[in-house]
Amino acid sequence: MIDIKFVRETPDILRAALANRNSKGVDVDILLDADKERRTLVHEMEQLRAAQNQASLTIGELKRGKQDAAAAMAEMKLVSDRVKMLDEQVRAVDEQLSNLLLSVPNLPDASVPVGRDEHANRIERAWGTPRTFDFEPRDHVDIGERLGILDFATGVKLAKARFCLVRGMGARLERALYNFMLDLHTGEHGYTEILPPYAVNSDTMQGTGQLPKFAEDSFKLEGHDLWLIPTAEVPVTNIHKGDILDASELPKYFTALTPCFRSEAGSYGADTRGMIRQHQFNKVELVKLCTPETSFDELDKLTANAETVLQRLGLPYRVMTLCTGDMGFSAAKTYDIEVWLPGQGKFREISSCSNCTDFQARRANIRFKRGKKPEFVHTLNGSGLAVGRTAIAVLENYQEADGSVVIPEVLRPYMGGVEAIRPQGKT
RNA sequence: GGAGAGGUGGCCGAGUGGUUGAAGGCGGCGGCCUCGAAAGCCGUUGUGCCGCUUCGCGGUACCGCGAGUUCGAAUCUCGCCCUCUCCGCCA
Repeated sequence: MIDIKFVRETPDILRAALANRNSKGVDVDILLDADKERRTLVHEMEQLRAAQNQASLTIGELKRGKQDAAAAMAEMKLVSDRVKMLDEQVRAVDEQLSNLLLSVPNLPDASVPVGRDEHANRIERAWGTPRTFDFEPRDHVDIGERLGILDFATGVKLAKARFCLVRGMGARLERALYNFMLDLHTGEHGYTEILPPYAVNSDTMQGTGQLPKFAEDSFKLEGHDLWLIPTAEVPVTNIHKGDILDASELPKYFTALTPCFRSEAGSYGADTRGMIRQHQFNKVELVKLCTPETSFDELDKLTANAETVLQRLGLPYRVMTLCTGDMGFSAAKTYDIEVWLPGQGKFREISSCSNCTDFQARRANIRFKRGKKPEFVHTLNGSGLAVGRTAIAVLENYQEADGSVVIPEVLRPYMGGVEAIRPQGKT
């Protein structure tokens, strides 16, 4: 949520930022009008309340002195009615204002390239050299089905399209990957491991920005005020919802492995083949709460933490800075990490690391105190990494001509020493 | 899911319609005392919003959440949520 005072004082900056984000749906003038009306109503109401409180004392004294208070009470009845009316109006305008504010995206940081869509994203750096194959590399669907570890048909039978079943060494590979990631982030990068609820209430969803605007992207549990989490960012960032932390507690680093559930509404026809875009996938998430002046440094460090996973796995990647038009709703700045997938001949997103500045902190009311006044923390999140996509990257980058897949060195201790996944019947 | 009890400030705990933002205690902070510390004593101690002559002042709201009764609600009524105990069920 953006600060209403910011809207009030610098509406033109907001207008420009919204135009860059392709957010033409937000009408700043309506926001300003609602704010003005609210303040007028609140002012009148509070003056009447003050009179009411004053009169109440007098009436109390009269009654204690056994004197007649009927006249004062009759007079106050009128004031009371007027207050009730104003209160209703304030409530209505409050609701309108908060709905408007909740639908305004975060403001892009000045360092973010301006642009309409992904074509304006900026390549920040690249790591590793894509391997040259002396055979035509297959994509993960071919590799996985030949090895008998990816079973898309059974996923559809049990649930529906965009669900899949992973078997045997494939399941073991995912388990190895996320254990490796969690060990790295907790052991070397200083994150505290969290095992959060996989379903959260609407208030929590609103805190990180999934609600009210993007309800159709998530799965709601029928008959309950509960949503399957689309990312661990939601429960983990909200751990301190409503809290005032002591400045000495910051920064806080959390990591969590969870399944992520996404309805993928609006992505019909995109990435229908394979495991790239599923309704359910595992992800190791990194979340930070920190002071405002450190958040961009923390973003760089968080992104580096995610990159380390790919480096240790020997997977080539590049880092992109998303442009204003391509960023998510809550982010002020986002780096996407894209891993090289030889089966597709493309870089594909495997991590998205964002500084949400005070945007989520305002919604979730997460503050810290170092002076007299509490201040909003800055929140950050990033994938470290999407586990399913990492498995895809391993399959495609480490495939051999005979259809087997070599296990990267760092994963072997997590795979019981297995050095390669080989087709059935071969050793 | 059923029955009962309960939800008050950082914590404990008073308070059943009228100077109660809320007694008392603990903790925290500041001071006195002390060579220093403890003890003791004194003072202080939340958050949001609105306004102003904005290192502060004034107003208003907040006693689980939401509605209602009343001139006036922490206190009364209704709905919801949560916690605890017992029963049922269950990994």
